Amino acid sequence: MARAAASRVPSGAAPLLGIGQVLARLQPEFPDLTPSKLRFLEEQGLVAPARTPAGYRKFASADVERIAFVLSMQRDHYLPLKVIRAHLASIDEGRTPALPTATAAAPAAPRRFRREDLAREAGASPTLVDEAVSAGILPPAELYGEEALDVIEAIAALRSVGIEPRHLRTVRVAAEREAALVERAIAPSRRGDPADKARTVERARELGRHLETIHATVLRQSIARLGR
Amino acid sequence: MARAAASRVPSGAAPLLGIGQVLARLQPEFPDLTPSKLRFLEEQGLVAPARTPAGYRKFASADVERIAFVLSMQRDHYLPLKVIRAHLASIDEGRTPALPTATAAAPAAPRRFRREDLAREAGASPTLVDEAVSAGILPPAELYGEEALDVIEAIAALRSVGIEPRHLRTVRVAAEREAALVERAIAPSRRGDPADKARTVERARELGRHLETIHATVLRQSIARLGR
DNA sequence: TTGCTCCTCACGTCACGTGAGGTGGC
DNA sequence: TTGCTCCTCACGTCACGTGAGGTGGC
Repeated sequence: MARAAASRVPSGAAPLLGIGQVLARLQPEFPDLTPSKLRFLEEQGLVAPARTPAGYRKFASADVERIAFVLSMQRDHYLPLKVIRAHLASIDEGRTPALPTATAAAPAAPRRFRREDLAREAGASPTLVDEAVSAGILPPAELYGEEALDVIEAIAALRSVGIEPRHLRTVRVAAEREAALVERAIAPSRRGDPADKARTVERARELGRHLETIHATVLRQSIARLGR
Repeated sequence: MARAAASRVPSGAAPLLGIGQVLARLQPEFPDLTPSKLRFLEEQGLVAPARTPAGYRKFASADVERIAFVLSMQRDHYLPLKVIRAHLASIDEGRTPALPTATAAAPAAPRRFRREDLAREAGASPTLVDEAVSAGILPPAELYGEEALDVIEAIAALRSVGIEPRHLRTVRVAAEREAALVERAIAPSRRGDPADKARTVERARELGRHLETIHATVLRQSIARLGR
């Protein structure tokens, strides 16, 4: 079967699309796609549409999917075309190139903060960190990461309008309840070898992101209603 | 008083920074800042640092803030330098140029979805939309926006692992409780003219974002603990 | 005097956009 | 025959990066 489909004339007469039709299909998801960009992607070897005898580009649906893949790699992972091309090439050769290692391009050593650093960077007092810890929003720790800095900045901003750390216990409880939902969902697949486990952890994170989406949307809707 | 500080020698001997020191200060927040980029920003008229007699650039803290502003406009709003420069120029002239109209550069007509479109785009059945509505996660409506699509996709993914829409009531309740916190915080400033009101709405959104930050961080921490 | 920081200037690059001048398909 | 779609090719642009060759400050 290998390389059997060398001549790309689909038996079922799948519709080959002109450049304008490809544009129409992809622009809902990628609004700033242009004909210029499509030609550029071909020139750079990222797609190879068929041509009519007169030279008109004809895109098969596999080409369109390939383009969509390239565009989402650019949009979601900021990968340069060179990297995307290499990735596609190794897929074409039948390999499965692990992850395109999202963001792995720029490692950018993570910063670590002690309690006092955290407070200083956030322009807050160290006791605010303590309050965050006793409200269960931050874990007690020697060193914190960047997320903790975001959290302390957020807490400081909220306090300045009268929302105290202790009022935020409810936020913590809600988030932990959501984590419990995730826990129950992944429970059946928790035994198994390390590779299974890694996959389970990744799945748990993904479920968490979905819950964040829902939570954030409801919150925004509720807040929008306040304005009326 | 106008234009009184023409010669920029600060009385308190504020520290003027060399280009390398500016880099060191800003790189934690903007890791891909380079000397090349700082020179470029000057060349384009976005900052105008002082110079030593020998030509070394000397940045005052106001310059550093200005640079940070430019960089965050690029990062957070994808504004081209031309627009940022115009914005800064009008600030310099004493005007307050409304919003820098985040994202206003690319209007990208928002998509609208009916119940069926929403379901189809998310690869789900229309009854899932109904369930989301009766769980209070989406409001009943004729037309939904992109956020609703994200929500339906999230709900569909969660269902596939056994988390049903009705389990998500708790998410909704939590988000509404957070909205109530915001409501109380902004209550004192809710009377007043339309301009006041617009500012209050913007403040409410900002408080909402802080709560989202805290919620999301706690959730991620809790989920990370599941892996151990 | 030795490093190290900083300088300018010319040129390169990445990801396209623009426009001229022309041809193909129903 | 008339539009409309599509083509190539040359050049422009935006936001920088690179490197050569040189000077300043402790």
